[in-house]
Amino acid sequence: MKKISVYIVDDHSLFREGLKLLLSNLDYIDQIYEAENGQQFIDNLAKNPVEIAMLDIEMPVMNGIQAARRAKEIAPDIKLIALSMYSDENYYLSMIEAGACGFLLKNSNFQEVKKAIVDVYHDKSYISIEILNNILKHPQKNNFSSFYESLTDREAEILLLICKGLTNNEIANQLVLSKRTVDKHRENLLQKTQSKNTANLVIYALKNGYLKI
Amino acid sequence: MKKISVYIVDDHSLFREGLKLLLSNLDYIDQIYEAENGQQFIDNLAKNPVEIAMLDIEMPVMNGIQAARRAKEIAPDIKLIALSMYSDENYYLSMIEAGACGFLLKNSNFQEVKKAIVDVYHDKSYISIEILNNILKHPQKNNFSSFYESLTDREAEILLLICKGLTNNEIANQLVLSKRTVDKHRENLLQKTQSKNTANLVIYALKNGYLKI
DNA sequence: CTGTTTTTAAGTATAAAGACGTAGACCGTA
DNA sequence: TACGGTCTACGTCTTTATACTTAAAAACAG
Repeated sequence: MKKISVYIVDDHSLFREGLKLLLSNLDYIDQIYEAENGQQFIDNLAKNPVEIAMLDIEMPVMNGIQAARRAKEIAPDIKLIALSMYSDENYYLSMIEAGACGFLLKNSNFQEVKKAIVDVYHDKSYISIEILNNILKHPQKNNFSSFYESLTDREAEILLLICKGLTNNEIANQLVLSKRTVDKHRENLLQKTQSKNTANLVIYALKNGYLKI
Repeated sequence: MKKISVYIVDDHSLFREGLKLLLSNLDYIDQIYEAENGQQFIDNLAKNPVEIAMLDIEMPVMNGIQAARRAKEIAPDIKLIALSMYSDENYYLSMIEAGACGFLLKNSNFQEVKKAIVDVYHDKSYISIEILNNILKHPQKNNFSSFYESLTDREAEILLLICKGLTNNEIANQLVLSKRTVDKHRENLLQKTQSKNTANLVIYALKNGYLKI
C-alpha cells in the first residue's frame, strides 16, 4: 500500500503532538504535518500535499468548515476527516457539504482513527458510531432547515454581544445603530434559533459555536 | 530520580492516548493511568496511586475542581496539574483552593508539560506563561470575593432553571414558590455572581460548573 | 438590470427583569 | 437560648425584553 501523508489541523498543540506520535508509529503513514488553525493549513497545503487532512471544527482564525472548502479548491482529491466534539453536532451537515467524508469524535479511541484513515483513503466514508447515534437522537438539530436558516453575519455579531451581557441599547451604541434595529435583530435571533429568551440564546450560541468560553 | 506515576483525567480519549504516548517515551515516567472523568479517577485512585494527576477542568459527571478536592482527601500528597482551555480562566482560583499547583493550557507544547511535571513533582508550582498573562489581563475575573460568596443550594437550583430559559413565574410554579421569592433569589444571584443580567448569569453558571451543556 | 436577502428602522403593546427596601419563619450551632 | 444564615414573601418603580406589524435602503447574485 502506498504510504499516506496526513495533515493534523487543531488549535491544541498537545492534542496535535499526541496524535502525531500515535500516527507516526503506523507503518503506512508517511509525512505528518501540523497546523494550529485553518489559515495556517491552507497557507501551507500546496507546499505540503497530503492524502488526508484531519480537521478540528472549532478553531480560531479559520474554522474547519471554511478550511475544508478551501482545501477542496486547492487539492480536489484531498480526503477530509472532521474531528469534532459532542458540541459540534450542528456542523456535521456543513462539513459534509464542505467535502468531509470522515467524522471522528475527539473522544473516540485510536482504533477508530486508524479505521477512519484507512476507510477514507480508500474512498469510503467513515463515521464514528457515537456521532451517528447523536444524529439519530437529535434529528431536528441536524436537519437541513436549521442549516439553511443559519445566522447572518450581523446576527452572529449581535448574538455575541447579547451573550456578553449587553442590553439592546448598549449594543446599539456600540455598533452605531438604532435601538429598534437591535430589537429587531434580537427578535429574529429568537425566532431563528427557536429560543424563548436570552438564556436560551446564550445556550444556543454556545452549542453552535458562536460563543467560546 | 524515582520514577513518577501519572494519572491523565480527560474526557477526550484521543487526547488521553496522545498524551500517554508522549509521556511513555520519558524514562522518568512510571505508570500512566487514564480516566475519562473525575468520578472514574476518584473511584480508582486508591487502586492506582500516583504522584501526579493531570486534570482537565471541564468534564462530564465530575469536573476537575471537585475531582481535585476529593483526590486531596484520598491522597493528601498527590500533586495536581490542571489542564485548562483558555476559557477556564474563572476556575483558576477554585483549582488553587482545591490543591492544584500546576497550570497548563491544552495548547501548550510538550516541553511545557514535561517542565510542569518535573517542577510539580519537586514541590514547585508551575504555571504556563499564557495563563499568567491571561490572569494579569483579567484581574477582576480572578479575585477572591466572587469565590467566597458561593451559591446556596436553592440559588443553584434556581440558577439552573434560569439557564434552561424559564421565567421567574415558571420557576415559581415549578418549585411551588411565590414569584416574588424567585425574583429575590434571582436578584441575589445577580449580586453574588457580579452579573448584570441573564446572559451573564448563564455564562457564570457554565464557567463555575453549575451548568453542563 | 432584477429579484432576493440582509440590514436598517419604527409603531404599539404587553411581559419580564432589575433595583431599591422590609421582614417573618426556619434551622443549625455556639 | 441567642445568633447568623437561609428561605420565604411583598411593595414600588424603572428598565429591558418580547411580540406583532410594516417598510425602506443596501448588498448581492443571477
